[in-house]
Amino acid sequence: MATPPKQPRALGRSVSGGSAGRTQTSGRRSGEERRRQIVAEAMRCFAAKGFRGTTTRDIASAVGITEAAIYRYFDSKEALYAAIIDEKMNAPDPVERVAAAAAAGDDRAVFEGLVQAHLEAVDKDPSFLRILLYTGLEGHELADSFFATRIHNLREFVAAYIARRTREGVFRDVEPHLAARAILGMVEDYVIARDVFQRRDTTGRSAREVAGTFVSIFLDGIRRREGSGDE
Amino acid sequence: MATPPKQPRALGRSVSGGSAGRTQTSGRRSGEERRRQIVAEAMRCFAAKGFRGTTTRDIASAVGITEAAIYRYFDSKEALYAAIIDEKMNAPDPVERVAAAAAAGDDRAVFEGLVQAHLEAVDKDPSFLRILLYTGLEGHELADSFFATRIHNLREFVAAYIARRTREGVFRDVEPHLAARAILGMVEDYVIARDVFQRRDTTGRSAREVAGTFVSIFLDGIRRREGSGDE
DNA sequence: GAGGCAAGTTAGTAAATACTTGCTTAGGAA
DNA sequence: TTCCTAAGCAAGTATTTACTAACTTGCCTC
Repeated sequence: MATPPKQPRALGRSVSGGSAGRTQTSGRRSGEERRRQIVAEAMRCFAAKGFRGTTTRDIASAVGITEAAIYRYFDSKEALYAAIIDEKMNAPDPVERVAAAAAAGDDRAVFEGLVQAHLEAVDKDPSFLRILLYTGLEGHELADSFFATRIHNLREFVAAYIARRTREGVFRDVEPHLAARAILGMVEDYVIARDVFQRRDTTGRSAREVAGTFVSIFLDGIRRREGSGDE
Repeated sequence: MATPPKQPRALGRSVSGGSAGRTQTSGRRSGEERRRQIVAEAMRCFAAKGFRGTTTRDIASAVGITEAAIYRYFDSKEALYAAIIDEKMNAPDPVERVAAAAAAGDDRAVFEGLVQAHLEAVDKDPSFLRILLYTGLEGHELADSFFATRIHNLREFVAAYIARRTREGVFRDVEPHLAARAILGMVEDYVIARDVFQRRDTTGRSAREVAGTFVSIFLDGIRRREGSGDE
């Protein structure tokens, strides 16, 4: 089939000048609004049951329309998935949040900032983690760019910071990538246990408690033994 | 229906020659042997594509038989999955491996033993981790017993050990369950990154290096600051 | 050999599933 | 009002999927 346009269908761009306030709660909606709604519901479905486990009917009925309507906005189920990954890419980068602390060499602020940023991100968007795991397991090609851009960058940032602090004589001589995995792994596994496997021992803890405990263990474990002052 | 057309089966292979040895590489097998073979192949398929993503046809052709033959051994796809989980339950318990070290209060031996046991288990059976994750994501009920019995026990064991060592004045006063998650999370996330997401920075490291680094960070991070002697 | 029977096959079925076709309707602009 | 068109729907199609029914064949024992 020769489908000319890639993502947008024959949408006539109803973004005409007058922004008629379309605040209906049911019935017809403007193209852009409906498109976003479909993406949002599909996100939830894919997070709950994975790409293979989610049917187009699931998504349609979650939105409250028919399957055929979905295909007015997306060429295929794959294309819809791609749109979701695309949207996930726009999440705020945790690295920026701790850039200042990193420049100042404030270890505790750097690592607590990163850990809390991750905990908050998962709290704010519970579907994120599940989609990430499903994507990795199902070997979705679309995911490669996602991993390369965001997650890999984060690990490289942490590894580089650790390497620098080791050079500065503050941290012990550890392999930076392994040490980066250590602290990131603590929090990653914690959220997986909490949000994917719903383990009891992870519920009811504040982000502050979790971040504080993990970072304390990590920093005490990686710092040289001498001043022991908090930098 | 009239007698269906039957082409002479070329299944005989060259096994027919000479000896009536029971060492066929294809063709009929005894029930138990075939059953185990089905479980083994199904394990690989489920690990690769999950329960939902694996078809009975996938499994049958991996074994080299037809779908119908599978149903001679298992009532349903569910039952086959249950048999796999059941088999996974028979893996050696890492807790036993470090029981002696735990009794002696040899912290390093306890944690390095646990970490190495986990790394080795995943090396030995790569499908284990993927099935575990799929099972959690897909919300398989059969998994509950698995988690409850094995993984939960491991975490409780570690938490109890940490609590005891804190009481003995060796470890700092940390929340035992969170601290247990810290060390177990490091290694769990590490193997997920390595075997599920196939990250480059995790390949080519020995179990000894990984265990040594993680345990050093953890133990230095959780021990009290004073004698600094080992034990 | 004869024959029982477990192991296996062929050829289905009904339900799902991704996606299509062609028609209907809402609702703004003229 | 009268059109036009995007938004939506009903009803399909072709394929896949878990599972079944009925038949066949090789192995083992007598």
